[in-house]
Amino acid sequence: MRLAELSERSGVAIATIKYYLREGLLPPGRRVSATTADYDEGHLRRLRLVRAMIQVGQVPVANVRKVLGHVDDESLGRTIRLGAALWALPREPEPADGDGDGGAEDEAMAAARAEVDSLLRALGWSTAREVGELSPVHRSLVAAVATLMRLGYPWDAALMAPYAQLMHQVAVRDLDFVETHPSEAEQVETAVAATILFRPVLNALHRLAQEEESARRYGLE
Amino acid sequence: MRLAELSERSGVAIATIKYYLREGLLPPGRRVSATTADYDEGHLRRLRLVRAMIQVGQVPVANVRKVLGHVDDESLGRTIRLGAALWALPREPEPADGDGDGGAEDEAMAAARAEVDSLLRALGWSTAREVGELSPVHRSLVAAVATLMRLGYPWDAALMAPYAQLMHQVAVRDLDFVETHPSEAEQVETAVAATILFRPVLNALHRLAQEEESARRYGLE
DNA sequence: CATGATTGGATAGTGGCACTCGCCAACGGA
DNA sequence: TCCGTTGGCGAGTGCCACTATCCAATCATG
Repeated sequence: MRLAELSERSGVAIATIKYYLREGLLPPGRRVSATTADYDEGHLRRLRLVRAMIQVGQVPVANVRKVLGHVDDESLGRTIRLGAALWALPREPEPADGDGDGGAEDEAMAAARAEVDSLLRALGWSTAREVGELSPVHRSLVAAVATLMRLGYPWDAALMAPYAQLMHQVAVRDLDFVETHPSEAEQVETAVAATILFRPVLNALHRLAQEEESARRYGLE
Repeated sequence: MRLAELSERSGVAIATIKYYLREGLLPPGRRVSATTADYDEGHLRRLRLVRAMIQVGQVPVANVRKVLGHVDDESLGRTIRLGAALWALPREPEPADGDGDGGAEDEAMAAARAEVDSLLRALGWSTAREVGELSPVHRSLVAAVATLMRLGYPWDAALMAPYAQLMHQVAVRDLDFVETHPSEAEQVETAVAATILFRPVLNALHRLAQEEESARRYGLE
């Protein structure tokens, strides 16, 4: 398959594919001659994954490169490899607020950290801490809770726990789905794709459920 | 409170506040003189809401303006007002893919629409259809499912239903939380803030739960 | 063999958008 | 009185995914 066909079948413009090749998001094709390279189904799959991350997941190009690096690293165990790949996903917005409340920043962060720790302890979840407590997911959770607190919403471990348990049920289903794929490489790729692609579905379902429940409670007054 | 103080207490740069005033995201202060205006706690709350939408929710400025228009529209019933506000939130990425698969685009969309309809019927949810089937949430759900299908993931109503039910449980808790606020205006504002701000928390909990479950199943091999 | 189209590669430019800078005339407190 | 500050406004900045253009080498065809 040549570049033009890859572009057609993926629906991605040639110039964009060239850009991805340059940025290392797509491995170069097998060189047939000085001016021709050959691409296969693997390239197509990879290209779709990249598009999913960038378009749907809004993952910055630099992070996509990191994620793919982990996906392709066969020297790692499944959990680690999967964790490493997802590790690199977040497009963290920005930690510091600058000239704002000054010390209040650290205050909210500290309180949030305490609540999150308390939550994890209550649930018996260990992951984040054992891996070094610096998991991006863990940190983004703390940051999100801190934001809530700064805006004056009381959001403690007791309130979070039921949400966490519900999300755990969701996670169980996620992994069940991933396990339907045979090879480990495919599982890792599926996990990344699913993490990216399920989120809009979940979010939409969430909002739809809110609308439904709101209509149930208040009608359409 | 003058501009400088509003800036200090909110942590938002003066130039940015001026920008929000210009864009109509923040109502003008009470004019004290030709060169001085007075801002109150309401401005501070509104400013925080705007920041939450833009920074955390990544809602484009134009949509923020629309949302606030609905939040401030006291002529609407609660459900409608809330729905209208949330209605304007999404930062829809882009519907069409352009030169891609051509007709396959509509094919995936049609299949996705069918699955979503089937799901809603199975659950007995009515909201989206009664309001006119054009709810942005409904459409974004269809779009998200279509994307999954295009990438080759089998994602039908049967698979979605349990997720939807879990998200409904989440929604019940959300509304319980919103109801702890007394006034309707505050409820609407809280609902918007919650919709924006809870998402990162939920997402982080989801990912954390995935890590936890993954570690439980596969250890740290 | 001639010749026009296509390829991979490289460089510079585009567009959108949330800000941010700099300037202005009009205050307002010491 | 007078200098620092205010609100307002137009133009500029930075970021970043993408795209337009050009180029020489090569392939496909008559």
